[in-house]
Amino acid sequence: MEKIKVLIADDHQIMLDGLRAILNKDKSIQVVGKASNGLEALEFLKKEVVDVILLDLQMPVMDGLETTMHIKKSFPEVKIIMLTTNDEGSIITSLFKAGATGYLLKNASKEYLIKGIKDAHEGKKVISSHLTEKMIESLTQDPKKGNDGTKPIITKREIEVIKLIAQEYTTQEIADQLFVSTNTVATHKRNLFVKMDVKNSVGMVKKAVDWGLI
Amino acid sequence: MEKIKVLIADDHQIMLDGLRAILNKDKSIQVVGKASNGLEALEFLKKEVVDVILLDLQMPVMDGLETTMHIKKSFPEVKIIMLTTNDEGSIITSLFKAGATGYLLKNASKEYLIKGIKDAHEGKKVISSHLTEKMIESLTQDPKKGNDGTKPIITKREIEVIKLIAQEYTTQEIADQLFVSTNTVATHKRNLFVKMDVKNSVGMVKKAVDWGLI
DNA sequence: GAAGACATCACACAATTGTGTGATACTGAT
DNA sequence: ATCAGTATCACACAATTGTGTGATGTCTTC
Repeated sequence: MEKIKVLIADDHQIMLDGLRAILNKDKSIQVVGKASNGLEALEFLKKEVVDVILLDLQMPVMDGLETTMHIKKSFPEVKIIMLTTNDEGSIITSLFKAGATGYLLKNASKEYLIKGIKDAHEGKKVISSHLTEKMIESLTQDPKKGNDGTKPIITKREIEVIKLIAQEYTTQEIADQLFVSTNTVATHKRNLFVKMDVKNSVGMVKKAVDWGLI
Repeated sequence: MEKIKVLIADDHQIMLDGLRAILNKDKSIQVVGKASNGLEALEFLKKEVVDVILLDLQMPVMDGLETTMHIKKSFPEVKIIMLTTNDEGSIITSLFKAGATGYLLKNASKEYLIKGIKDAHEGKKVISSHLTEKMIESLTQDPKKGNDGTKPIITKREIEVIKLIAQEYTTQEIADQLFVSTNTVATHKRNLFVKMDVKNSVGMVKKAVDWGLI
């Protein structure tokens, strides 16, 4: 029988080593490569055939969501399982829309993970049981609230603003650094509050961290 | 030769499985148990002999710092290696003061981890090379700034306040929920800003998350 | 029983944030 | 060529946050 070729992408070396050690024990799975961010994963796909990719949601350089979109564009046949510590319900829908096949929490068991890889390889959708509930919750939310459970598109400029806010800069200081007026920064913040469905900067920064934006 | 008895404590099942798989490959190391939080780790120590404990810093129920203090009190001979994704320099000093033997980032390699366990068992201090720099930095900081690199003591009441701020409540709303005046809440915030060496609520919440406080 | 940490509150004021409303200009996609 | 999205800015005003200063009662701990 042909083994399932798996690529692992995670920015933590120990996680990479650990996952490889777990998966290599299963006869039907073969770990063919490792990557420490989304960009490396894409590079690897250009050179070698992969069936399933395990992708960490929180990664520097290119995060899980962005990587998923790129992979699905260039390699639509590859199955993607997102691995995360984050149980933010609101991002799940975005991931599946982007083309992810599965979404597993890192506190899943190794058996569940292996089963997930096999299921994904057969084309089945995979999701942590803890998350099913959250997902349904986010789908059945009041649509008037503007939160349809989808992670909104945050522009590059907006990310710049969020990062500076997270570094405790005031609106004035941010305006100076970006060479724009305070009104502009205030407008960016205002737009972000609506997009991200938060009430203030604290909530915004917290959610941005949860989403792996900064 | 007697094997080094290792206990692993991490709230992520996959991390536990992965670490066990990595460590079991080394002939001189034996994983004798697993725990998914600090409390479980302590319970385990009461029943079995352990040489080295790998402790995740971020855990629910009882975090790494608190667990370290408890372990050192009851089982001073056990070596503790802290594992973390967090490279906040300011917490390292606290950990060593509490009695930790090592502090490794999760993006260390498996070789480094195994060497770390062996070194710790021999009584050597272990630290990620990435962190040495940060630690020295935090030690040589201007003491006038009130930041001596030690994580300050945050009281229960203050934690309550931080949690509510992180949930986007205003000072008024927090005061109502805690049945105190807004002045009191303002004072708590003011004290926290100084203790945690931050400029505003955004910085405070971010650092609280980094420190595993909330 | 004095010292120190904790939690509570007051009052005033400056600084900053957040909101409402409207406008201009550029860009890329249909 | 039009439209949607992005980025920019203005002005005004309300709300909230942050700061300076000082005070009181309680509870450990030494």
